Amino acid sequence: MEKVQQVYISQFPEYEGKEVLLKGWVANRRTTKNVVFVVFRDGTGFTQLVIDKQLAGEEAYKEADKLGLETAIEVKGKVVRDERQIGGFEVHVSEFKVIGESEDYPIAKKEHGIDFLLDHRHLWLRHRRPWATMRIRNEVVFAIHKFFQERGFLQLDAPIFTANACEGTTTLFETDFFGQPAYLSQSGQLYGEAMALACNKIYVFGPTFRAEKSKTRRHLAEFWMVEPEMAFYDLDMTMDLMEEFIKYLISQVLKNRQFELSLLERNTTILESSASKPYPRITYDEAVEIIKGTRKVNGRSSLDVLKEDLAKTQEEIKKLEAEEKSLEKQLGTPGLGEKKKARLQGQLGKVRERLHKLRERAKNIPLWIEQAENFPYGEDFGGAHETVLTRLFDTPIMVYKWPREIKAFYMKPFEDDPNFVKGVDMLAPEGYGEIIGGGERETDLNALLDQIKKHHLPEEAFQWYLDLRRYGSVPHSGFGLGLERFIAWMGGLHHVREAIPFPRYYGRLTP
RNA sequence: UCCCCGGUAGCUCAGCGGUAGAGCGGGUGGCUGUUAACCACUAGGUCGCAGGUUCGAAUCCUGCCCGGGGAGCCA
Repeated sequence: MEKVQQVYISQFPEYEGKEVLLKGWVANRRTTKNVVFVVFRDGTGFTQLVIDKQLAGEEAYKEADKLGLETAIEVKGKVVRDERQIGGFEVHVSEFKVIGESEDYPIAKKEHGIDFLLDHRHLWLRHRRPWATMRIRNEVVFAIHKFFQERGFLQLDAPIFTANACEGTTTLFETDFFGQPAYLSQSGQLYGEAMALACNKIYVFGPTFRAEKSKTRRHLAEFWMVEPEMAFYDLDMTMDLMEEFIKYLISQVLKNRQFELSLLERNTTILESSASKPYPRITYDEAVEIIKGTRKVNGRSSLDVLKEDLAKTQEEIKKLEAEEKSLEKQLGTPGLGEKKKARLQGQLGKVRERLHKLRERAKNIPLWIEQAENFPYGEDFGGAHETVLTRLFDTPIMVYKWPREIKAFYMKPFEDDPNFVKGVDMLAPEGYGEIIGGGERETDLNALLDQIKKHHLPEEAFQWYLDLRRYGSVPHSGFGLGLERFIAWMGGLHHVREAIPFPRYYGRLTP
C-alpha cells in the first residue's frame, strides 16, 4: 500500500478531498451490483466506505462482498462530502486489506433482548448506542473534574476495604482481609470528612459497592459516586453548589455531545431547562403536601395530573385494542401472501408491546394515586412518590429538612427545629429519581455519640471519626452524586446498567 | 425475602388441547448508490427442567430453575 496519512474519522472535516489511510472495523455491509457499501467505525466515529468495481477493481469488490461483520481492515481512499451520510462524509476506497478476520459475529443486524446484549457486552460496546453512551460518560467524568478542580477542590481517594459499615443500614460485600472480615466501601463520605478537615475542599471519586439484591432500573451492585466534602459549608451553601454543579455538567454534555445525544434519540427539552432554570427547593413537609395533593404547583395538583394521565392512557389503550382486533382479523383472512402476513405480524407485535406497557401504566396510576393520598407522614419517599412529585417540574428539585428518624446518624439537626435534619436529596425529572443525597454533618461530639447509640452502631469502630469532632470540629457539608444515574438521565437510558461499560448487579458477574 | 410478568430456531417473537411457525441472521442465486437495502430458494427445534391431568400437552395443573420489572434499601 502506498504511503498516505493515517487519520481518524473524527478528523474528516480537515481532510475533505484528500487521500487518507484508515484503520478500523466493518460495522455493517450492503452489496449492490457495482458497489459494496461498508459502514466503517474506528472508535472515533462511523462513516460509509464505498468500494466501487471501477475504482477499487473487480478483486477488491469481490473481497469486500465477503467481509464479515466486525472484520478489522485497513483502508486507503478519498474523503468525499456527502450530506446523506452520518457525519456528512463518505470514503471512496481505492485499496483495502484485512487485518483481522471475523466470522459469524454474534450480534445480528436487528433488535436484540437486553439479556442477550449484556451477555455480549464486550462486543456490544462496539455498537452505536453504547458507543454514544460511553462518550457521554467520559464527558460527564471530565466535566466533574473540571468543575471541582477549577474551584480549588482536591481529588482524594477513600479506601475501598473498610472495617465497618458507613451508615450501618445497607448490606455490604464481605471479603477476607488477611484473616479479618472486611467490607467493600459503600461510601467514601466518612473518610471524605477527614480529608476535608485536612485540605478544606475535597472530592472522592471512585467505585462503591452495595450488596442489596435490588432488581430495578436504578440500582447496581458496583457503581461510581462523586462525593465532594467541604469544610465551613452549611446546608444553603451546599445546595447552591449542588445546583451549580449539576447545571455545569448538563451544559457541558449539551455543548459537546449533541451528536451522541442525537444517536440516542434523546429529546433534550428538559435537559435544556435543567441547565438554566433555578431548581425548586422544597422542604420535606412541603413535598408531602404536594404528594398528597393538598399543595398545588403552578396551579396544578399532583393528583389531578395523575388522573389526566390515566384518562389519556386509557384512551390510547382503547385505540390500540381496536387496532389489534383489526390486525388479527386481517391475519385471519385466508389466502394471504407470505410477505403480507409477515408485515401484519410485525405490526401486531409492536401494537401488543405498546399495549402491554400502557396496561402496566394504567394499572400503576391508581396505585400511585392511592399511595400518594395515603402517604404516612414521617416516612421516606418510595419510587411512586418520587414520580408523583417530580412530574410537576421540568428541572431537578431539592428536597431538604427531613425528619430525623429516617436519615443517617451523622446528619445535623436544625437548631430551631431539632426533629428535622439538614439533609438534602436532589431528584431528577423524567422518572430518574434520586441522583444526589447529602447535607450538613453533625459537629458536636456528644450529639454524634448519642446518634451512634440510637442507631445501634459499634462505637469503637467510629473512634477515628469521632476524633474529627474532638480536635477542631467545624461546620462542614457534602453530597454524593450517583454517576450512572446521572448518565442514564442525560442519555435518556432505560436502565443504569447501560451507563457503565461492564455492569455488576444481582445476577450479573460476567463478562 | 415478598409481589407481578416471562422462558418456543443463532436472535426477536407468534402459536395457548389435535402433524412446530414467521421475520432477521447463516447458505445459494437474482436485482439494485445502498441506509437494519430488497426478492426467491434452502438449512436450522428434546417448545427452561421434573412430575401430573388427558385418547392426545408448546398449550391445562403442581413443583423447581433462570430472566425481566417492582417492594425493601439507596446514588
